[in-house]
Amino acid sequence: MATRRRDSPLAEQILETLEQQGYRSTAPRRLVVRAVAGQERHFTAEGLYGHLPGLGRATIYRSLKILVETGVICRVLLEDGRLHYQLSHRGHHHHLLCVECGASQDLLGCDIEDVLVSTSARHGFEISGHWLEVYGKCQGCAAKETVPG
Amino acid sequence: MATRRRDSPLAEQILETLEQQGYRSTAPRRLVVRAVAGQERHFTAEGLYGHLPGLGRATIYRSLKILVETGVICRVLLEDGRLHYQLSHRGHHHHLLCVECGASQDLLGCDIEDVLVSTSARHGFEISGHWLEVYGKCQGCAAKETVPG
DNA sequence: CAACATTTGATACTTCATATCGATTATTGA
DNA sequence: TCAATAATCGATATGAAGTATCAAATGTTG
Repeated sequence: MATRRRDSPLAEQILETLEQQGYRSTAPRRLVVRAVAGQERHFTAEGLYGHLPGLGRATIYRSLKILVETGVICRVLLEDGRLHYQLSHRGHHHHLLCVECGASQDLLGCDIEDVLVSTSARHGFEISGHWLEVYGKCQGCAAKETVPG
Repeated sequence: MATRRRDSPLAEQILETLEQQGYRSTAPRRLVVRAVAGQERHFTAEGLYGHLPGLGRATIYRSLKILVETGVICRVLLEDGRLHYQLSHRGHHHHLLCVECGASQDLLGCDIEDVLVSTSARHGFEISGHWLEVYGKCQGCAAKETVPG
């Protein structure tokens, strides 16, 4: 079979990661990975389920759980409290979520951690983790609002 | 009925707030408010439901929704993704959540907002809101870990 | 106290997610 | 190549969390 070229480089890379972690490369799993690798914004398990007929609901959820554990995707909290998923890029980072189009960027060059650690220390608090989501409008959507019609 | 003194000062204050907002003071609502006012840490709707026999599930959820809308309580995101409620203190603030005992403090003297706004502006992003939770150990629990037995 | 709008709660339903378990599939070694 | 075996799948049942419905009960007002 040599180097199969049906998957995107990203999908290939994810599948390799899974195999390295001891997960078998099964047909359903490849379908999920392919679908996930093609997601440009955040998505839901149910959404994937709807777009992958033939796959069982449990399989979708199990695959997503594996992908979260291996760090391939991460959960994002929407402003209304719902949890979605999205591809994760770097290790620990935060998201700028556009409430208009659902696009998300990583928040870079942000030394939140330092601020948190020092401030919390003053409260006698020993930080082990944190969760930060930022909501607003991306450049494109903000422009659309300013120049309507 | 003059000044009834069965409720805690906090409960009284919350009930007044609700009345000012045009909500009727009903027996079920008073029960919920009393229970909420007595919560020292974060809690769930289902938990309240279990502790308030005689009240319908819908009533609990409706009351909590009202309390969130009026700013009496706020939602907190736990590390595992579950949403709980807790009494809110100041206006907008963030929580230091102890993962051991569930206690929470407000994160004060923290100028996260400024950092976020300026960093996001560099991404061409227009912030409208954010959500930050910080997890770790409070002073008490950290001490217990250090000096076991 | 009568009229009326709000509120309640039993119930059904929705959504999201997990548990069960026999059938299927990938992998391994002979 | 093929059987053994362990992982995985998926139909289904179940569970958790929250909402919708609507007749009955309750509070408020004049």
